[in-house]
Amino acid sequence: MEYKSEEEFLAHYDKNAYEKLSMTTDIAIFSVSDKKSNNYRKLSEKSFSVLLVKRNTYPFKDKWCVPGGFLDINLDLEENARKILLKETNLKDIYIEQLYTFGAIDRDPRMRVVATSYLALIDKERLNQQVCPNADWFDIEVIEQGELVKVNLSNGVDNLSFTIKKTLRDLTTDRYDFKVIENNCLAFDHPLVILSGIERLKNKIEYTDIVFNMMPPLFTLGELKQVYEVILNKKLLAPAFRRIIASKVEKTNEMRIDGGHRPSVLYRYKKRD
Amino acid sequence: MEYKSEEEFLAHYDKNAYEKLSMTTDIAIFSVSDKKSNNYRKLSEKSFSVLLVKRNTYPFKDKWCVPGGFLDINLDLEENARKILLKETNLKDIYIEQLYTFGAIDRDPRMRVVATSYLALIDKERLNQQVCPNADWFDIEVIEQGELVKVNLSNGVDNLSFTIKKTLRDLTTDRYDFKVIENNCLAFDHPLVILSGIERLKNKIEYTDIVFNMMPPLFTLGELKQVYEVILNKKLLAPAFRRIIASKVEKTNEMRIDGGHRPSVLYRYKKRD
DNA sequence: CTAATAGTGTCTATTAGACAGTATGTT
DNA sequence: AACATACTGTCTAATAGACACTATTAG
Repeated sequence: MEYKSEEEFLAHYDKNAYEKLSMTTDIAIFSVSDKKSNNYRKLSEKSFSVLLVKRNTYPFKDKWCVPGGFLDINLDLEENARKILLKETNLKDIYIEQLYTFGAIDRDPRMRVVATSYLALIDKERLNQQVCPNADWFDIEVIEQGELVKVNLSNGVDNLSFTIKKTLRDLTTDRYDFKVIENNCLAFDHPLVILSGIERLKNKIEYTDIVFNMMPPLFTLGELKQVYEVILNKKLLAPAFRRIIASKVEKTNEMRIDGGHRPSVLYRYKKRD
Repeated sequence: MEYKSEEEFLAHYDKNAYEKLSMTTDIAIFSVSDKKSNNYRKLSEKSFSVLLVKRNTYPFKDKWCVPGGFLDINLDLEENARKILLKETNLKDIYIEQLYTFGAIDRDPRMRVVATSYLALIDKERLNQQVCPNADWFDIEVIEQGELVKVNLSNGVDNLSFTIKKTLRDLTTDRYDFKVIENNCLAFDHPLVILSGIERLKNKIEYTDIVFNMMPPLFTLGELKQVYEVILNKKLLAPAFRRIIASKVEKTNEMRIDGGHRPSVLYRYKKRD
């Protein structure tokens, strides 16, 4: 059939010419927490955590997953992700960026579902309300052994863990294929979403100011260094760290006194020019 | 209704509980071309080009677009992109990476369509067959004027151009919102796909070996420098360039003699250890 | 010889890593 | 005093930018 105009074509278009599918938006939300110290001199250690929700319906009933939900056909992808975030965390206006779209044909046992995942960051201290009752923060521990990456997640009660095999996709770039080798307790392909988020954050912390989305308004350079260390999963040297970070922060007049040692100056994020 | 098991739940699941939608995979394929020189001494200049297809059906009949097509519900996203690429370029086993998923609600006039875009790179000289008759390579010229980016595309006959306004999304990272200000001749939101591809390539050329996916097996350092210059859209200093590239390439015994000047050594890509 | 590109050497300024050393609080 | 963290200074090695200089070819 020949159409004379775009309008005529659209009026006759068969919207079911191709088989349709469902989409979801899933959000890996990260934050940092304090592990209380028992030594009055020692600083509380930082840990890096992800928000998980316990599923109370099939499929994957009683497993944990990152917050997510089906795409409302009248919402933009990111709007949909923000709506879900608001529902799960009572928080809006937080940092969010698109991470990756997962489209393996069997990633959902119900039917074909493509998931666009997002990375979100918050400063947990700014959370005025508690997260939903079926949601909880899990501390993250990443252990790399050659090609295998083991991730342990703990909220103090449940201990989840998964292992992913990373194989180099091509020799010209830094891309990897992820394959879930072992996974207890996490629904869908969410180990992939979480690890992708961790790696994105690890990369971006080196060349952007993304870390300040997880920091409270005032912080010490020691705290900031701890956050870098826990995300990069390695120790940094203090003088080098202070040099590198110097252009991104500015001193305030306030100090933090927190134990048997010299007080530290509180800094705030200095936006770039 | 309460289910006793995952199997029972799945057997009763209503696959149309949420309104479904269509997806496409769209591919921005880049390569480099030679612009023939008329001076026997001068080297041929390189240009950076993108493969476009002229649409012969509604919607956007007679407009150009990047190769793309609806997602086959039985194919993985990337497999679908590769299938389309094979159809449009007769080429397989080329470099491809996921770029971004565009999900604005009105991006397709027919209905709600979410598009996952891919970046692909080829060495045009290795193209054994011609691309499809309704496809053609367009040289890219990018002009940045403050917040505005103007892109001119030319295949020697058609001159397409679009302008995009880039506004910083947040102060902590390097992310921008893209808004199409002016667009003649390009279908859908493909100006966004093309500019996203250009920017991804521009970033990755600096810290990966991605450029070698566009190079022939043997090349001179002058040619390689030209490719960097045309993608980064700025001139580089030869000694610094040679120093930086030295670890990525290795000399061969062959030389290129191409005009009234000293012959140059041919190099090949040296894979990283 | 000339024009054009290929390729090397070197000076300088900046930056990253390592680590020594000083400062200041609580118990 | 002892300890823990805050903060500064400095040496060195590696790197990036700028540019002068030499090499080699066709016409």
